[in-house]
Amino acid sequence: MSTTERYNIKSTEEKWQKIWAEKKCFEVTEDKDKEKFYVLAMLPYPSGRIHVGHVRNYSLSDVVARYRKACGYNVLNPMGWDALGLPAENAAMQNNTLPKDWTYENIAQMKEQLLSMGLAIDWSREVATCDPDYYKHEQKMFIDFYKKGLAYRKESVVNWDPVEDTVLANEQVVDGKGWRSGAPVERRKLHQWFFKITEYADELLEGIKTLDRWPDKVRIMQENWIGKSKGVQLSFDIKDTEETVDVYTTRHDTIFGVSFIVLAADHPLSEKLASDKDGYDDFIQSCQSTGTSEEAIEKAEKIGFDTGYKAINPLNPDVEVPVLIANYVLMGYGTGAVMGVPAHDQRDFEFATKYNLDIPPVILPEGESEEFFANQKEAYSGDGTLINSYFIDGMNVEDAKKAVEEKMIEMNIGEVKTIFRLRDWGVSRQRYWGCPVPFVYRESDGACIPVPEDQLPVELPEDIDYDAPGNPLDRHPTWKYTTCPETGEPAIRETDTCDTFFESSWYFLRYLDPNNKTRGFSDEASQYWMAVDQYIGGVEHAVLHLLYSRFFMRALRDCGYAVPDEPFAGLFTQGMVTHQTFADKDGNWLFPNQVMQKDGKWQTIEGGDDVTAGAVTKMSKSKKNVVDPQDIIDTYGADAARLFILSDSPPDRDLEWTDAGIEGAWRFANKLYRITEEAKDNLCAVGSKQPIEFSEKAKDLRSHTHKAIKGVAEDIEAFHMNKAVARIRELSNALSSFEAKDAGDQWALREGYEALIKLFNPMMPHLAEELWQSLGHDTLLTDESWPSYDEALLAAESVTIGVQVNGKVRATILHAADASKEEIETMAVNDPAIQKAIDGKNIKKVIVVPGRIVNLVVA
RNA sequence: GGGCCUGUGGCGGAAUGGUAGACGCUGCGGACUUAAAAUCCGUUGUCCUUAGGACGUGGGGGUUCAAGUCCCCCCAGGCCCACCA
Repeated sequence: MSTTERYNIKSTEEKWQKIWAEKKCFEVTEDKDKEKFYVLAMLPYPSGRIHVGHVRNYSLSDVVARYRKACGYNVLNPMGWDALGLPAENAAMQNNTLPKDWTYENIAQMKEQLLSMGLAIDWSREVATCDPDYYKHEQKMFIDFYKKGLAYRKESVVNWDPVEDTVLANEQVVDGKGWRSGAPVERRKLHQWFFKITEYADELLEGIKTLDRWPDKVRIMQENWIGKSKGVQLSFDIKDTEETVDVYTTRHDTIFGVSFIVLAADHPLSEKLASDKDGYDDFIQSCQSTGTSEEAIEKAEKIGFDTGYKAINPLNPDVEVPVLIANYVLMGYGTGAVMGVPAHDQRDFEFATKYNLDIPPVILPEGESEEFFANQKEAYSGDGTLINSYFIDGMNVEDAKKAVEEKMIEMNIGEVKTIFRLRDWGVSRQRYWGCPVPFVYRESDGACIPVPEDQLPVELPEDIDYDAPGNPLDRHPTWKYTTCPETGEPAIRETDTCDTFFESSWYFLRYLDPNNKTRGFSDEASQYWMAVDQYIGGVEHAVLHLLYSRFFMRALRDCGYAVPDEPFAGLFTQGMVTHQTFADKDGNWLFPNQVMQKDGKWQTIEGGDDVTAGAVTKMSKSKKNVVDPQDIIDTYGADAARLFILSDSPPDRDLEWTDAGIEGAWRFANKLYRITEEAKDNLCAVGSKQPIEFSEKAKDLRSHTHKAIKGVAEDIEAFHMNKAVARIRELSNALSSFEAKDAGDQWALREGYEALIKLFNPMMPHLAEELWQSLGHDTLLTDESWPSYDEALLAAESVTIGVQVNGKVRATILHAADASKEEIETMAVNDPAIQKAIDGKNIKKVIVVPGRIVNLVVA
């Protein structure tokens, strides 16, 4: 084929993008007569260039958007920019620019790239979170939360990232290191703003049950993160003092197995009881120095320090047990003190063994005698019968718990308590490029006063310098000096900015009403569009972003906003995009476009040096195993890039990017163009009226077509895009090998091609639009509806099934679709191959499932 | 340590309990071409010399006329959480 006949990607894709934009094809308004469908892709951070992960994400959301639009929904598919955050500041420091300028330049670049993908996005609703008109509204929400008691300020020990000079949320500390910088986190005491997410712990947990269109793994991760546990809190008196210590346990059945009490190193009582003891300071220091790296946690030796005091078992005052301080008890969970039951808790067991503490058993596993504990090597944490436990002897674990609870309440020494692992969300960040926390502190009395609504937004100053470490807002010469809105006295602005998860917790609401100057969104828009019907993004946000957003809806609701409890009715988490890694002989990473394969061996393109092809891993800049989607789009076109990324792997699994894969997709795009052009004489000869008679093969083709229509829709709805693509390929194979002989054939062929084009439109919209036009239509395919299928045409007139003898397939037979069981059985038994397989033996049983299988049981 | 997920050809992956390997990539053979590219046709799970068989979905048991699919026990890999009392 000459090049002039080949599908011209670039001009065609640009042409249709322009037409879609001019005709505002994807701009939507609240249309009460139409059912809405809100498709949302996680908004990108404007790093400067899109990466393949973005392409995957937005290809998926685009398929959903275009499919739902074709199905008649009023589809909202917006896009915006998660534009606040640290990288802009780092870039500003390095390049001596302003974070704002850097960010907006990146947005412009990335928008151009996204436009070249041909996405069905309503760009009129574009939002950038760094726009004061955006963060103005969240400052209002912050104040609403404050007035409702959902935002508060307290001095607390924080996770301090020494590299980024900022506070990190617990969720942002991974293995004791900052999630982004990787630096070991330090502990500092600061005044911090918090959101009371714990207020909603139970509701957030319960809400998970309603999220039936979320992946199970995300729901489980959220459940674990919230970490509800039921237990009791009870008090131990400390002998010879006025002090008592509260412990929390879920195993109160083992109360008579307590042989010591352990306090966290930073428990207030630890200092009170032991600070005057020799070695205390050293001990505390060694507690704080361990437990940062992953390895340290793995191997962390349990270390303890004896306070010398004794605690009295509240249910058995005759028993006194030592009170120790140990590094394995966490101040942040429960009460920061635990009762040591070494016989039945592995951590306590290790600790007791090391420090020679008693290990009294109180639960006997079923079928064992007390001999079981004679040479105990590890704690027994299973069920069994209570022993050595006074009034609960002989009970099982569950009954014993109940009995202890009752007794405890009766004696007024404890209470049944449910606790959560979840902590309040610390939102303060000591950074410049974030949403300013809208409060001032009056100098005269330090009163914390919200900035009045008519003075919002509190805007970031633009004349900042990065010459010193720390927060540029804090050392700005004028910005923070203001007056108290109530008294007019001198006041200091809060110089903390918000965690950037704040912006992403509600951006999907801003899309609904982006031009609303007075509120972040109107109740009417929210009531029409919310909740998001299909949210799509990476699984790395399974806990943080998704949990914060869920919290936000409830907090907003309680502040009088009209929002649903659950923001995202449907969630899909896509897999990562991976690529093979390459390294030269010195172990330096090489980009894929620096290497080539020759005679089965990898070598550098320049120089032909040996290259080691390594593992296939997530694309990352540090390993250089990245491809630039823009190069791909420029070379092969957006349609081919989109098709490849949708076709090779199930979307929830990892996808390996390969050159062969993208070339295959590109070939298929060209093939679709070519076969349509080649069939055009037949396609354009068709009249508007459906012929009465069809040849057998035309009927067969129509069956193919209608099956494909049904199947592709089902696959798209189930996010099986790879299967949808396979069906489209099958249909195209059937069409391209079809020879039209009469008018009926031509009609069936045209029906097939039109369906084909509509079916691949969600994946390859430019090509689809081009071919639609080339078939003589003067409408936009984008405005066309999804083809419908005829149930009667789905079933072929005859069907080939396997015939088994004793479960092994020995032959296949072709039977009419409406054949009776008896007819099928006769056919099967009389088949020569079956006769041979039966070999004269008796047929004991015959199973006939028409359209499926025949199985003859012989002996 | 806990939780979740995944194991199917050379590769990515298909299979409401019913002909395992759809669809594609790669490879091989052929057509077209002076040649190449592109394209098209055929072929491609393994083994047995073929007709035709045997084997085959990580391993071992079980249920069933029939198991990749359901049940039990192992093994391997991945992800998440993790001294959470």
